[in-house]
Amino acid sequence: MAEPAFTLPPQYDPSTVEASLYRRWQEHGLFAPRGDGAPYVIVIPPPNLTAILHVGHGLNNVIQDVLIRFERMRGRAAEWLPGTDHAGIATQNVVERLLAAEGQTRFDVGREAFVERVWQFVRETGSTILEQLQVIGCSCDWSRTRFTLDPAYSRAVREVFVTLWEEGLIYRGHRVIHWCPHCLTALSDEEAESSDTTGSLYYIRYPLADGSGAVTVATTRPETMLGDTAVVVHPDDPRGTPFVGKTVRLPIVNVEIPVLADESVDKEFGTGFVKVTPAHDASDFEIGTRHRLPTPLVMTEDGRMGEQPGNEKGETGRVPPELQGLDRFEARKKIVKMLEAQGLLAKVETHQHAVRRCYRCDTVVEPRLSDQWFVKIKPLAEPALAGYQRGEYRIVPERWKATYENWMAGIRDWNISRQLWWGHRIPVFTCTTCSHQWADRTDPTECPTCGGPVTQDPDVLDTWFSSWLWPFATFGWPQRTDDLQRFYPGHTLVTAPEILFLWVSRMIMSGYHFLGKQPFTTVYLHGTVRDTQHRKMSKSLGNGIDPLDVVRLYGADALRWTLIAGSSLGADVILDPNDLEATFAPGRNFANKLWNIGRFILAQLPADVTPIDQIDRSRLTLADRWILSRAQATIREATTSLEQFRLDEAAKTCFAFAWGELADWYVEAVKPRLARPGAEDGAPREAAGARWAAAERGAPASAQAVLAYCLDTALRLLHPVVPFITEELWQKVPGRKPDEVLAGAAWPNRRPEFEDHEADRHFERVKQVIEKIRNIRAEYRIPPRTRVRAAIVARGGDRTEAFAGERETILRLAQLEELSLDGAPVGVGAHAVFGDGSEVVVALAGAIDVQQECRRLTGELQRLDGQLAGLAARLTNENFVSRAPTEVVAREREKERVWREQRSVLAGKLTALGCG
RNA sequence: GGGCGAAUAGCUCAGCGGUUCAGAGCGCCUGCCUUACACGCAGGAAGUCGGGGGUUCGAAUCCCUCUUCGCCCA
Repeated sequence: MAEPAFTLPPQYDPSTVEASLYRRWQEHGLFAPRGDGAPYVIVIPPPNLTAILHVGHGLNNVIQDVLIRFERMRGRAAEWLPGTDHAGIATQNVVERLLAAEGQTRFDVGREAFVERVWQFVRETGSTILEQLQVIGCSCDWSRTRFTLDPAYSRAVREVFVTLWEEGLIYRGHRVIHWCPHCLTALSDEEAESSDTTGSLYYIRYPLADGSGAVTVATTRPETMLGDTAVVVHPDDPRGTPFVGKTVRLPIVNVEIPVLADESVDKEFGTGFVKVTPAHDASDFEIGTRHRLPTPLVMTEDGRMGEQPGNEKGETGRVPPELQGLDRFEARKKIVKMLEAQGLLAKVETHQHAVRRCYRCDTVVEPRLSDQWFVKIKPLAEPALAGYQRGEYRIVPERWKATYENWMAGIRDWNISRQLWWGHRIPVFTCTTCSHQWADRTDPTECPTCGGPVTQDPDVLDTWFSSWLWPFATFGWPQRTDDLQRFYPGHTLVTAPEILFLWVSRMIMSGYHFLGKQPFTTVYLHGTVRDTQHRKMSKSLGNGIDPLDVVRLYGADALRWTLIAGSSLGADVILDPNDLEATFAPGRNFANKLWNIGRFILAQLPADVTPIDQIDRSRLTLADRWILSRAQATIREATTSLEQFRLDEAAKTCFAFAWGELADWYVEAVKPRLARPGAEDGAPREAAGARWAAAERGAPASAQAVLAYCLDTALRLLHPVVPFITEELWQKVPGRKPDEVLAGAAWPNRRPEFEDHEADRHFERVKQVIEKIRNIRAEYRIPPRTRVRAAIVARGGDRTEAFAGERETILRLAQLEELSLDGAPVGVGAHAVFGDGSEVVVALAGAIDVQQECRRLTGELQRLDGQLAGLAARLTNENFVSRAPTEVVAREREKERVWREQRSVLAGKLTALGCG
C-alpha cells in the first residue's frame, strides 16, 4: 500500500467520541438481552433516587459493567437491570428541606400534597444518577428500568406484606426501638449504625428513702434518669445484698423507686448498681418487663424532655418545669449541674462506648418505647442460611462467610414500620366499629366482619422492605411473567459489604421464601473507596472525587481503568482526591497508548487485509509466531481471571499484552518488513542472513494479518474495561461492516494452532539479546545514534537460526550496524553471557575500558557463584533430594547444569581479557 | 469484650510453600522529539517482604505471638 497517511490525531480525545459511541450502542439495542444464549443476570443495587453519582457508585457499577460486557461478548443473553429505590427517609428529608426554604413544613401542606410534591421532585430529578451511569459507560438494559414505587412493584410489596401477615410472620411489637428524633421515625437495627465514641460515664448517688445512705449508679445518659423506675443489682453481688428490697428516692424527680436483683446486670460495669429506664433503653425494657415496672416516657418524639401523652399508668410529674422542652443534650448538662449542686454527682469518667446514629441523617438515635410492625425473621433466615451451607450461592471473597453465617444465625426481628409519608403505605386496616384488624391486597371500603368504617395504618414500610424484593419484583412477580421465568434466579450481585445485612441477606431470604430459590449464585463484595488517609470518601469530609470531573478531565475509560486495575478482589481502593492527575493519569496514558497502537497499525493495513485463518503458517516469522502465541496466552489468562472475578488481573494481563508485547516488541519488530518498498504479498525477497528461512517468509502481508488479528484481539479483550476507546478503534479496522459494533462482538476464541512454546522461548531470547546490548550501550555511554557491531554465539538450547530469522529486529532495536552469528570474533568488546552459555559481544574498539569490563564480568560471575552455591547446598542436602518432589529436584539439577555452562563461558571471558 | 482484614520499593498495590518470584503502575535518576505515541522511547537506582518464635528439605508465602492500622458485631 502507499505511504500511510496518519489521519487520526496523535492524541486521543475522549470528549469527542464518548457520548456518540454510547448513543450508537443504544441505537443498536445492544444492552437488552439478545440471542438465545443462556441468560446472565445482574440486578443493579438500586441507588437512591436522590443520589448523585459518587466514586463509590462508580466502582460498584463499573465492576458490574465489566462483568456484563464480558458475558455479553461470550454470547450470554446479558440482562443488567437498572433502577432506583424510593429511599423513604432520604427523599422525604430532601423535599422537607425544599419546603423549609419556602418557610413550610410537611405538616403545613398536609400528607397528600406533600406526597404529590415528592412525586414532582422524583419526576424532575429522579433519574439523574441513572443518566450519570451512562456517562461512565454502563451498559444497563434501560428498557427494563425499575423504581420501587412503580405500580407493578408496589403490588409486589403489598403481596409480600399480606402473605407474611397471613403466614403469621408480621406482628405488632410494643418495645423499645431505635428512634431518630430528626427524621421522626423508627429505624431497624441495621439502620441505626453504631460507632465508638468517647463520652462520659456519670456516677450518680440515689439516696435511700430511709435516709440510711445511698447507692451509686453509673450512666452515660443521665437525662434518662427522669424515666427511671428501679435500680437493679446482680443477685450474687455482695455489694448489693444489703440494699435489695429497699427503695431509693430518685433525685430531681423526687419519686421513690425500688432496688431489685436481676441476673442480667454486669457486675463489672460501674458500681454494679444499674439504673433502669424501661421506656428509653432496650435492655432496661426487658428488665422492666420481668419486674412489671412502669414505663414512663420522658422525652418527646423530637428529642426534648417532656411528658408524653398516653403515658402509661397515668404517671406524670416526672419532668420538672425547668427541664420541660429542653433538648436532650442540653438537659443532660443541666441535670448534671443540678446533681452536682445537690452533692449527688459522685464522679465523672471518660468512657468509650458505642453510640448509634441514624444512617440517613447521622442524628444520635434515641431508644424509645413504641408500637411498631415487625417481621418474624427466623423462619425466613433459616432456609436462606441452609441454602448457603448447601452451596446454592456463594459470597466472594470467601472471608465474609463467618460474618454472614453468624449474623444470619443470630438475626433479630425486623422493624418494618416507618413514621413517614413517602413510601408504601402499610396495608393494615382497622375497623373503627368492631376493632377487627387485617392486611388487605386491595383497599377495603368497609369492615368485612361488621361492615363498619375502616382506617388504614398511617405508617409506611421500610424502604428495604421493598428493595429486598428487587431480584424478582423487577421482573414482574407476583405475575408469572416471561421475564421472571427467564431471569430468575439471576447470577451475580455486586455490592459493598456495608449492605450485606441491610439488603443482600434480606434479598436472599425473600428469594427463598417467595420463589423457593436463591436470587443469585454469587455475591461479589467489593471494597470501599478511600482517600490516602484511608478515610471513606464522603461529602461531609470533603474528600470525595466526582466521577464526572474525572470523565471531563481524563475520559470515562481512564476512570474505569483506575477503578478496575486498582482494586484487587474485595480490597479497598485508595485514591488521592488532591491529586487527580497522579490518580487517573495511568488510565489516560493507557488509553492514549492504545490509541496510538491503533493509529499505527490501522495505517499499515490494506482494506483487504488477510484474515488470520487464511494465512499460511509456514510463512510466519519467529516474531509472528511469538505474538500470536502470546495472544492465546492472554485470551486464556484474561478469561480465567474474569471468570474468577479477578478483574484487576484481567485488566493488567491485557495491558501487558497490548503495551508490553504488541507495542513494545512486535510492532517494533515488524516495522522494517512493513516499510520494505515494493514488497508485495507473497513476492519472493532476498532476506539477508535468513539462511534458514524460506524466501517468502516474513512477507508484509503476513505481518499485516498478524497485526490486524492482534489489534482486534486486544481490543476485544480490553473492551469490558475500557469500552469507549476500544470501540472507537475497532470501528476503524478494515473490513468492518457498517452495523458491526464491538460492544456486540464476540469474545476472542483461543486458536490452539497458534500456541507455540518454541516461539515463546526463542523470541524471549531475542528480546534478552536486545536488552543486553542496550544495557551495555547505556553502561558504556554509547550515543544513541552510534551504530555498533555485535556478535551472538548460540549455545545450549539456543538456535542460531532463531537469531538469524530476527536479524533485522536485533539490528534495528539494538542499533547495530552489523550482527555476526557465525562465531567470528568482533574484536575488543563487552560481553554478556546467558544461562546455557550463549554469548553476546558488543564491539567497542576504542570505547572499551578493560578494567570496567573486568569489574562488570566479575560482578556477574560472583552473582552466579552465589546462586550456584545456594543450589549446591540444596542438591547436596539429602533431605532435599529425598523429600522434595522429584520434578522440583530435576528442575534444580537442570538449573545447575545451565548455570555451570554460563559460569564457564564467563570465566573464559575473564581469562581472555586478562582480568586479575 | 467478640470477630474479620491489612502491614511487601517514596506512594498505591500484585505475589500467598520451591531463588533467575522479590514484581507492576506512579514517583525518582540518566539519556533520547528513533517518521504511532514526550499521556512517549531506552537504560537505571530503590524493599533484611512490620517485630519475634515455630512448622518444613525449603517461608513474603503455613502456624503461634507481639506491635500498628482499618472494618464489623455486642
